[in-house]
Amino acid sequence: MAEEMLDALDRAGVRLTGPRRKLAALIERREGHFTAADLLKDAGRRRMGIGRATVFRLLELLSEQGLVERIDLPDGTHAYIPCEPTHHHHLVCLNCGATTDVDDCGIAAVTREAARRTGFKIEQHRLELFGRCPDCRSAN
Amino acid sequence: MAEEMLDALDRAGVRLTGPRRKLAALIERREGHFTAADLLKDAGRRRMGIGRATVFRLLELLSEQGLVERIDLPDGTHAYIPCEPTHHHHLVCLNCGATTDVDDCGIAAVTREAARRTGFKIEQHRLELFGRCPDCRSAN
DNA sequence: GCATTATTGATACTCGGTATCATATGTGCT
DNA sequence: AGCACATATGATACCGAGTATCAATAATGC
Repeated sequence: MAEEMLDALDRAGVRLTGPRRKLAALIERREGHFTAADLLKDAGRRRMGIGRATVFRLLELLSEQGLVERIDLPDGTHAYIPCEPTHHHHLVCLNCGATTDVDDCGIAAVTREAARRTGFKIEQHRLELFGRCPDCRSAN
Repeated sequence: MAEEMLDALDRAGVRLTGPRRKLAALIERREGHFTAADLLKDAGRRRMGIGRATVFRLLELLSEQGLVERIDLPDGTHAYIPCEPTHHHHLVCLNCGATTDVDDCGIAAVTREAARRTGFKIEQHRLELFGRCPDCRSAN
């Protein structure tokens, strides 16, 4: 997956620098969602000497390429999650933070209906689902 | 609508203070979504001498009562919108900022389907729709 | 290998939001 | 109407996420 990110960066025409490689590897090791601060801490713990700004810059790049997405947790904070660069939605476990992608499973009908009722022309939507993943359900 | 807010605050058992009344009136005058900074500016322009913290505190209260909701705009910033205290979703005009509420128009089916596919137990969801309101569509 | 240009990390900054705390003000009681 | 007392207030300082700046560094094309 780190490979995937690096490929995408390459395709985007940016340089494959040391810090970017290292950060991609760190993101790969993470499970579920993480914050910029988490990544920075990971890097710090390994004495990688990676600057704050660099982390945010990479996250922005990856986000432009659709390899990472910024989501808003129910508590109002936001986090990043690695994902496929196609349109989809996220399912986030409120207990362990695990995330899964879900592709369009009927939203189109919903937006069409909302458009019909309100007269709006709907151009974008955001759907986030929160709950308990299978592991946390049974673990409990 | 300011009345509605004040009633709700009363019901919540908090005091109906001057600043709260004034802010409720300011919120009433706003159309579409607004930020805490907008409100603060409104208050400042009228020399109301209302503190920053008070604005945030009221927004939090109203939000607990469901009379205002914090949403995440596509550009990543967030805004507040006044709304009914029932479960619903928002439709936000990307041009003028107008908002409309839309009640559940088929999401239940979507979450059920997502749950079935992933094994998650879905407990919350957030759906935000963005587009152009009727006025902005025709004005353009 | 070298020149060029993108990228980096340090630092300072902005902005939304929160904590603190002495002062002011609603509210319930009489 | 007046009082006591808890709650709310505004000033200020603070916090954390993210951005701007800029001189120093490193990846790429030749």
